Amino acid sequence: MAETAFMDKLTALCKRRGFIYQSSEIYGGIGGFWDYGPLGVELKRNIKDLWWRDMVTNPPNGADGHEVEMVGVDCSIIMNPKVWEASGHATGFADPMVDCRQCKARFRADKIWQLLVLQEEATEAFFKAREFERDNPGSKVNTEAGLLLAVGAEADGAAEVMSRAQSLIRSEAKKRNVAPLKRASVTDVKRKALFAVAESDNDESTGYLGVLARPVQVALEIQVCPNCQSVGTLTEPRAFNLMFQTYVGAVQDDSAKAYLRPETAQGIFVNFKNVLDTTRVKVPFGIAQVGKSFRNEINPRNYTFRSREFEQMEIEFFCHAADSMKWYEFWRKVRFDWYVNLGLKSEKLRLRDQGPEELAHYSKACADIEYLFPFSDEHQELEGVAHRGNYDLTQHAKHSGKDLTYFDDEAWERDKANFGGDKAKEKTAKNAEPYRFLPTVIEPSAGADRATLAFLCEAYTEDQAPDENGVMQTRVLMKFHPKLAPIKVAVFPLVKKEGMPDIAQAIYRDLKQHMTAFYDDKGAVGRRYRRQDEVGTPFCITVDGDTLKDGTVTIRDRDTLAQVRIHKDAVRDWLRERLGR
RNA sequence: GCGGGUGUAGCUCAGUGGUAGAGCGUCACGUUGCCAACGUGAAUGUCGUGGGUUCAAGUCCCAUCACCCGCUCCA
Repeated sequence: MAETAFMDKLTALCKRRGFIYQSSEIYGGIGGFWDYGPLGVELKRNIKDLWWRDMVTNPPNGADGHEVEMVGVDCSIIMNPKVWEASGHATGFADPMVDCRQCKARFRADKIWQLLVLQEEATEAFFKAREFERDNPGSKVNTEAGLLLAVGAEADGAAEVMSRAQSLIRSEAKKRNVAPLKRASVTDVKRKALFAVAESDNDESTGYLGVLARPVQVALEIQVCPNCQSVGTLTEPRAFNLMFQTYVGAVQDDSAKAYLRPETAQGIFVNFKNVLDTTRVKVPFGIAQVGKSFRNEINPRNYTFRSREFEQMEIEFFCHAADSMKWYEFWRKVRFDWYVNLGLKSEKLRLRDQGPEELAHYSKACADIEYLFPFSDEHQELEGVAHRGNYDLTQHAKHSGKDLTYFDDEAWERDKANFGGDKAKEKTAKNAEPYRFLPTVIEPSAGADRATLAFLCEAYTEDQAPDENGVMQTRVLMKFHPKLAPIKVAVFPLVKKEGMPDIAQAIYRDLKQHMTAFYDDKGAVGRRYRRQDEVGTPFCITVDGDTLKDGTVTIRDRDTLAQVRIHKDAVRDWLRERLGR
């Protein structure tokens, strides 16, 4: 793919200029973890800071035309493990899962075995094997011979099931135009399957995963979806939890097990009541959080795009169900525009509404903000804006036993006269909609590292610029939006004499109090410009002979190479105007 | 997770079983008069890691780790 060369050049630049390093590099690295270098940390922090400023400190006016009320939290990464039971992360994905590509059904891999066409027979054989063990004390049915012996008695019934499975597989394979199964006969498969079941039951040394792995493997070899009966459409099982496990306290037993959070959102939900009780916010309002999350990705890849440790920028926006679609539309647009305004070109950036089949059962709508990265032919998710209903608060209310409902004082004060002073009626009405309710949540959840990578990809540019002889040369530059640029301004003396360095340094010392600034007096000025181009510094200020006479300096634009000349005392305001601060 | 590929200086890469290399970059000094390739000089490597074969391994073999590509996957 031609774009591989692009990523190679970008990753080389990121390393060379200190944007991104591989984690633990001198020890050979570690898969799925990355470090930000001196320039990378500035870039990423600019992204996070701007997000916070634009979404929390000073968000745009809301769907109702009023100012949007936003507050922040910063929650611990390790939480009570019950949080993950409530959220579904611990239970839903602790088991190996298998998906059908055809009908999108998902099965627990250990259950799929029971659902398959050979179900009855296998179960039967399994119990036969158990009986055999019981009737023959001291023996273990953990050999193929022993199992076949156990199955032997049921040979007649087995033949029927087998031929049914065989013909089903053949016809499905033909219908879907997929390659027929490679094995000689289903008998073989069946034998292996039965063996695997017995073995997994007897062998505890392989543990939970080992026990499941074999029957699952066999089930996959048979390749019939229990739901839609398609052949060859099942994925391999994802046979482990994506949660990072750890232990709290020095004793590492099961009671001390805990997890590094796989998302920052749950910290917000868990603190929903705290924020309500302590900050005078009123629905609708949002809680924001920026922080690290951890997922044991099966296959981290594509540079920093899918890392095992990553940073999220999440908002949970709480509103009344009746207004929720308005707010959903609001955030969907606000978040998309945010990327555009910071320089992601709209032809590579896409706002994609998820189809009904993609939505979680509790979700009314979800839109992904996706970017066409150079390493992929398809758009990849930067951020998801999800309408989550009141699922999360419901779950936490249920699991914690705490009341997480919201009471709308204003609406009640407005309406309570309608109940004519009937205390019983009032009491009933107060504790129901629309006065007391579990807020609906709109969740814009962005990946800080993914955004950083997208801005890096977008910024990388090669163009032609003249050298000192007027010959065009390839120039590499990072066209960061000035607000994102790691270094805002570089200050140079044109040459290192006649007092130019002193003036330049004075300018530099003034500027660095207000923005990231860089001073350089080494080598030809053209070379210094190019060095700044490569790290995306939008403006370079040069002190020259005229400065000595009239106090003016040149400001050179990274993208156009154009220069303007202004008085050195006006430089700071000139820059701040263009940096939006 | 499977298959294929790569791993040598900060970056890009040469390197036939026999002394560790180039270009760019970096640093120092000189030069400098607005867009990288002027001069002189300098630093830089357990050749990804660990074993093995060999008199001798960057080179051959095995294992392992990381990255890239394809499939797979991505709440």
